[in-house]
Amino acid sequence: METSVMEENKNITIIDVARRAGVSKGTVDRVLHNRGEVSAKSAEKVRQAIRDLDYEPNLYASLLATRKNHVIACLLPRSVKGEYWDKLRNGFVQGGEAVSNLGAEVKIFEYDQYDPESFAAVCSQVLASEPAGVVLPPLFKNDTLLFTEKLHKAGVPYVYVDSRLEDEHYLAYFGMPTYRSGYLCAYLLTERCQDVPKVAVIRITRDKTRRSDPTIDRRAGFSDYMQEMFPDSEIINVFINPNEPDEIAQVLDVFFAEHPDVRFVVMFNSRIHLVAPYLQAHPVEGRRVIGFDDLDLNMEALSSGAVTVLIAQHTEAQSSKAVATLVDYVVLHKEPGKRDNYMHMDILTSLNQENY
Amino acid sequence: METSVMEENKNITIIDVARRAGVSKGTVDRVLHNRGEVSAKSAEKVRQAIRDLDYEPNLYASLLATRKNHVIACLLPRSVKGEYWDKLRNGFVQGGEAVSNLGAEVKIFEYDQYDPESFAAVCSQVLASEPAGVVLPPLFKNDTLLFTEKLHKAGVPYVYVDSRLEDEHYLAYFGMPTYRSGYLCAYLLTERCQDVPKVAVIRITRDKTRRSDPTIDRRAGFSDYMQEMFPDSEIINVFINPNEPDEIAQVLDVFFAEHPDVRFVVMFNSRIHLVAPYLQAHPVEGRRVIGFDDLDLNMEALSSGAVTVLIAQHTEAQSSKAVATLVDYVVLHKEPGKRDNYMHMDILTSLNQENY
DNA sequence: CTGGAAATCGTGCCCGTTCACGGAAAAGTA
DNA sequence: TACTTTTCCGTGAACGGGCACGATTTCCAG
Repeated sequence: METSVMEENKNITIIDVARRAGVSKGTVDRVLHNRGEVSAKSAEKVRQAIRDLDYEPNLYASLLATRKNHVIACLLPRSVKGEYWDKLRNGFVQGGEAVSNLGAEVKIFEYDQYDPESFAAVCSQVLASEPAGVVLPPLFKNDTLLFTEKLHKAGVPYVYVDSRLEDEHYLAYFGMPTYRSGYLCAYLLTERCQDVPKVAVIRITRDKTRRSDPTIDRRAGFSDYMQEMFPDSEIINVFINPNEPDEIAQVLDVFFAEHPDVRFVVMFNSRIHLVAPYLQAHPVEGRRVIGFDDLDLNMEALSSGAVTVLIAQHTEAQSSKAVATLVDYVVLHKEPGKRDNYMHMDILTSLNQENY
Repeated sequence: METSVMEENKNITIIDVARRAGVSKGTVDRVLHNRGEVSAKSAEKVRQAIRDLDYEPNLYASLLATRKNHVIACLLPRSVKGEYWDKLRNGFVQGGEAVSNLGAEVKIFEYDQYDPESFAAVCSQVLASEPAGVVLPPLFKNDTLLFTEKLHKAGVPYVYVDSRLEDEHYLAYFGMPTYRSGYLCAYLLTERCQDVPKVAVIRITRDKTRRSDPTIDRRAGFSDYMQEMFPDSEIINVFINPNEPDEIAQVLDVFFAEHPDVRFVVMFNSRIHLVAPYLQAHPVEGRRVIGFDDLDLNMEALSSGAVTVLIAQHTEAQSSKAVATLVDYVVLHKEPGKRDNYMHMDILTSLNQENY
């Protein structure tokens, strides 16, 4: 009828432990935070006493006594408001607020996503600031590995978001299963499609630097699904120069004039909103348009009907969880539940985009 | 390049305030918790000093000093493992764990969902236990109103989950927009449907007590959509006795024999898993089956292909957020951001059900 | 003006940890 | 043995706020 959640209040203090181990609380404290200056013998007695009494330190007392502020450094590319990285940034800030009463603080370090140098510069800044933990999306693979190696040596835990490298020491990862998101995209696009689908893949991208790029996996997932289900389907890439936004309408005009029967449109990055105005201005019965990520502009495109479906992952949740996990680890010494956390892929339509 | 999130560490203690107000910290403490025994004059001086210094009490110190445990009472119907109410219950427990280091504790009170008496009995238990806050789904309207009125008089804040009554004093509400979920369901069911859809609505329900029932709104949303989009559509109710589980197959056999052209199947409560085995055993090309809620059994039905889409709302998130909000309010004195929190409706398919 | 009740307020201990400081014991040196 | 250097460990003062207790002041009747 009535159940209690939470261990009964143990009144076991550090002094009880000390008494049982026949030492003073100072000594107990030293072994608790293994900062040496304790003989092996009494260290063992203390550990035994802790085990015997099932002692766990009082969080408040501890937090009160060490009024140290753990700072969590969050690195990410500078970005325009409303863009993907900006959402991620918001998540960092939110996460920071959520844990602010645990004596943790979030510091955000931004760099130029097209300039590895600026990333490296920021990295040394972060190292110099001696953070309690670091969160970052591994944009530049090599530079990131160099950086995280240093972090590891300095004993600073770090968490990947967005995508993930395969090094050994990261504490956790939060992100989307990119391959599967492409697969899902193809399914949603072609579900109940009667004939052989023709798909336009719109590609607006800067010339690639040597960055890790999640859209590659996504594209692969998409292709694989299409291969499996519609071997005869046609997938046509439409390239648009990002530096010439006016070009968009022209290119699409040309394309759809040539391919009037293309009913399926996708984009694998978060920029579907760039083509939304054109699509809305040129409506086609039965056309399906799918994009990624819950940017504000994308959400608008969704509610306006220009976009049919958005595959999203609660960008903010991703980064705020990363911060929370790190803080839990650093101040509460709580190991993360899972190391690799693949976020759920949300399917957004105009009818369920509210309250997202 | 570098931004700090969080106000700088204010070292202003209660003593600073006391000094500035020309009183002792005891007095400051009294006005802080307005527990009287302070003259109007010095109370005002203290308040002024607090404002001047922008003082806010140190959470840890406070928590350490009062090792009182705020208990949050969570009421809900007893239920089988894996059922809807059990998920809600899990959310309560999770929420309790999440805030356990804020000196809060969750106590769960269960009653018989078909017996208002048992609910009333539990209510008085809760009242007697003098909780710091209460979370409950308002199953029995009248009894709930009676109860919450008493809570309000006793100064105990309460939060609704699942559904909501229109009384004045609830602190917050967390739940699904039921009408819209029915609307969404109809959309997902009939999207890209070429001809006039015929829908089987399967209804397995106990004889109704005077409970508030979210499936009514859901049904309404569904009907409205169908009316709008397919005025000629046919919606056929299929009633099944919940007390005769073996009956399910028979009834469905009869039904589908009579209506071989029905391709659309929905259920508005969380029990779609009950018919999943039958549907899987009798596959039909192009059939679409939609159910509600992320019960484990429903998820299995989804991955097996018996169910096409599940409309869910992260049941656990709903209840754990309710707990978190209440605790924030009670121990941190933080007002809830929004009063009515409609949870996002998640669209689950076999391809995105993982990591949910 | 006085005694006593009531209103108001200050003091001091407590909560459980952290950590600097310095003392005692052990080990090393001459 | 005596003296120095390490190693180890105990002590006690914070940390900031809650609250019991009792002291002081105010108020009012007699």
